[in-house]
Amino acid sequence: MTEIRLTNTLTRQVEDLVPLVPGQVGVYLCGPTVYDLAHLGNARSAVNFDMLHRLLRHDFGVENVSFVRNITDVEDKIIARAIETGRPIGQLTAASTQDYLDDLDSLSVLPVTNMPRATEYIAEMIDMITVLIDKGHAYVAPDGNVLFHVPSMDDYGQLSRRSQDDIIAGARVEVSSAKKDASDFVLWKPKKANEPDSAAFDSPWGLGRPGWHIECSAMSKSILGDVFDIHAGGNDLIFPHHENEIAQSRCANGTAHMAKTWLHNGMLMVEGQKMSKSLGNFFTVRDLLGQGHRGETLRLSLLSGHYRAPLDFTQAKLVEAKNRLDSWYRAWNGAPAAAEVPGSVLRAVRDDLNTPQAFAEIDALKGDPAQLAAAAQFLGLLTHTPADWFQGGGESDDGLSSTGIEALIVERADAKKAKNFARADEIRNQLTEAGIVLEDGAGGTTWRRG
RNA sequence: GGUACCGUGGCGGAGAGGCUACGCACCGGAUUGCAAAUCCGUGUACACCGGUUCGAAUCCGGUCGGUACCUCCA
Repeated sequence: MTEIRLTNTLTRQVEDLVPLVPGQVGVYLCGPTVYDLAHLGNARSAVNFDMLHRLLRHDFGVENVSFVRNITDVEDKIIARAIETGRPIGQLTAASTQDYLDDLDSLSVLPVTNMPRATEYIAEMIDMITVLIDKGHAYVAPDGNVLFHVPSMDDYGQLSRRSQDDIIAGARVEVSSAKKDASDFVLWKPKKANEPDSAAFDSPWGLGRPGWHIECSAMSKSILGDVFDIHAGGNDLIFPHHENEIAQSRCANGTAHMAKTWLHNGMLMVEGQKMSKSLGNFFTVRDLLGQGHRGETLRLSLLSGHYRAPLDFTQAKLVEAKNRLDSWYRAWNGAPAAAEVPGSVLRAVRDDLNTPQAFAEIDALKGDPAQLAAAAQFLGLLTHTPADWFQGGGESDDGLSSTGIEALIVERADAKKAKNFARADEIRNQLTEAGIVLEDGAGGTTWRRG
């Protein structure tokens, strides 16, 4: 019924999507750690995979898609931020989660079917760790950490294509004497004295909290099962996060796979460098919205390159995105959308989420407003009315209200009728300086905020 | 050092053995009191060097350059 092709990181091949259960599809997307506002790189991942979500809903039907995106609400940085600001952890994570959801909403990212929080799945994580210990894949180290023993798994490293020698040769790792092997990683870590009780949970190994990787293994198992269709995230998660998730899940569940297809988006760049928290060169979605950019403009910018390629984010890109949207809004002009998404656009998106190609197909539909609207709205664009798009938006710094602008337009029309072009031009110039563009059309004068 | 990815016209960006997208910008024309918008027209680009082929930007080999990952990161 549908031909969706996706690049699978596990095989490095473009493959047809064949769901494990015919007609149904399950997706797990790694969500944010909530302690601060989302930066544009977080937004990119959410927006890229929102396209996948929309496509799956279209092709399989809303009720046949489980799209899970977790919230990591227990983690070292959260604890650090809570201590630093004196805020209770629960309050910090709840507020950050809401900020994140608000940002995604402004980018027209659809709500997901499940949004599990790590703290709600502690029992499942403990169960999984217990199984791993029982099966000999994990051990309690002398310092109290519970560690996954990487050499206990024969084919560790398939996703990132690393041999264990490579990993050890990496040597950025500080080798703890408590580890049996340098590549072993934490499943459960004991609570430290200076850490608040609210960040600690009871377990067979004493008070503590889960390691980073185990939460995704436990939550995906609980919601989607031992093996599921698609696991997605940023390509900086391939190693170690996803590699370790695979190790935990496969060893605990005794399966050949965790997810069949692994999807990874490329990094967002700024000035040719990866935008990341560690480099401190990031800006948030809020920053850009605060500068007066519409969420829709950001969305189109984020989808203007292929999801797997790096995307260099620039002001010029935002201008291009805005101009392209302007031209679509003009061509559309509010006509009812066609019932079906145009095939050319569907084909592009089904072909490994080729959104740049989809945009080109939409450009070709500018002569057909109904098709244009159906296509663009499928991509989460053209979500405003044209009037709101051109005339709404923040009451800008031009100090002119809509009624004030319209009064000037009437005055200018009278001046034109009286052939007083000097006065007419004076009004046009005044409005131009205020950022208002007038367009004299067949049906009278319209205006928009430039 | 290891593991991947990538080099396309002024810029962005698809494509992927022959039919040379698309957008932005620029330039010319139509239209307009002036504009804006719109329409028409103008661009033979695929890092470099070899090879395979009737034919290569697309396949193969090498060179150069860039980026990411190698236990904080989407």
